[in-house]
Amino acid sequence: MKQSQKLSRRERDKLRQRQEIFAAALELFAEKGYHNVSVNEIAERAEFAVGTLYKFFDNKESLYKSLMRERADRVHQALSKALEEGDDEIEKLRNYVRTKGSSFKEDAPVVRLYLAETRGVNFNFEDDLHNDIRKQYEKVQQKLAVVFKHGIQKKLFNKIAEPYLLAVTLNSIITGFLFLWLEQPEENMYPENPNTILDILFKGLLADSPNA
Amino acid sequence: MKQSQKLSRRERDKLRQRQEIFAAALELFAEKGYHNVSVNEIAERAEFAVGTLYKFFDNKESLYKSLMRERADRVHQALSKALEEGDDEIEKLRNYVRTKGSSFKEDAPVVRLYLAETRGVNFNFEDDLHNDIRKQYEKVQQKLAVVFKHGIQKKLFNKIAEPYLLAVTLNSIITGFLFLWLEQPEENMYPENPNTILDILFKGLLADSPNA
DNA sequence: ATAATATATGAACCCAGCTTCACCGTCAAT
DNA sequence: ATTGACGGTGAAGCTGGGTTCATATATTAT
Repeated sequence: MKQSQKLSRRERDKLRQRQEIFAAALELFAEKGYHNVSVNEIAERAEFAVGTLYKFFDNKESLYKSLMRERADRVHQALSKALEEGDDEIEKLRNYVRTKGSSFKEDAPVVRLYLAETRGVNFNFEDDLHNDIRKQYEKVQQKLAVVFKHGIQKKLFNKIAEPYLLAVTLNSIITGFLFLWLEQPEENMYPENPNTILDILFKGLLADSPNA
Repeated sequence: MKQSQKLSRRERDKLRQRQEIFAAALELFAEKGYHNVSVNEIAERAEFAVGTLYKFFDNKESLYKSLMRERADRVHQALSKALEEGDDEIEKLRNYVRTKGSSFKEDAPVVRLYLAETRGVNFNFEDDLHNDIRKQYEKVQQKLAVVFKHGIQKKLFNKIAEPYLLAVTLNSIITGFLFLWLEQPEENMYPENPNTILDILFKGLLADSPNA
């Protein structure tokens, strides 16, 4: 084999083509969702004939799966690494937050797909429904933000972040816990006592002995 | 009209049937996702003929939309109300957390659909891909939990919750912020500085003057 | 140059599944 | 009993789109 150095010209070409197909498919999937993208569309965007795609993948589903697996690998790898670097735990957490942010921002299309899988996405219906629900949801979130705002004004709460961001935070935590419960209702129940969740917000994680 | 008291027998029947169709559809959608449920299936589950469904709804999409709108309304209404009740802000937040939990637990199928819309869903492919990704994700989350555990052991962190729950929390917050960014990259950027996010965990929200 | 082989093409095929509609069965009114 | 109206039925039609494969083109070997 002429693999002495690496790959034959043919093989490299094939690999590059594969990547091109992935890129095209990713754009489309991220934009419109798996079911709203046709194989013909992907082929067109990738500048191949449909038949060619089937030289690379058994079928649409397998194309999608390969794509997702490859990308998810990368992200998870980066996250694991981030947690291994840094001297103390605080530094590790900083790394993690930064990495998760940047590795996602780097290519937004993957974000959408990634979140679609781990936390979901709008499989869009030209979206009037979706927008309506979002709007309702947003209204509730605004009200929640007001509660935080008042709490801060009354000096009941410390202003550790903008009220709206606190609202986003609380909703995120609740959603996270609900997911836990959804996946394994027995093991992780959604806490009966709201304080279990609220304490995470209320109490500071950082031991203040070093600070105070 | 004999609406003197309410609805005619006919009308009540129709309404009940409509609800039955909704119930059947909801089960299936929640279980398998919109695209993997056929109208025939819904009809079968609801014990009607397909044709009958089309007496109630223009088409599949409209059935889905009506269903979603109705349910989402309920949830949002309940949440808004929760925020209005309670004397102080702490009480309001408790109400909110409790309501979001219980109104969702009440019927798990809606949860899945609701989260599908606000935060996404697994449109499942008999799920080997999904499971793999979840497993990877879970591994990272475990590593993150270890960081919290060590931090607590070193007394760097207060044990405000179990390490694993802290990991879930941090991931949830990050995801929440990423969503914000995804929706409107200009207005809400994902914080450059990881401390913006971490401070929410690190610093206590509750002003401790009243306690200490 | 020519043959042999590998690769790309896209029109045609085929089917899942949404939708329609001609036909029942039921019940109330006559 | 007969009629009419109305709700329910499900086989058949139709279509979007995933998949195939006979053909065309490019590449390599002789």
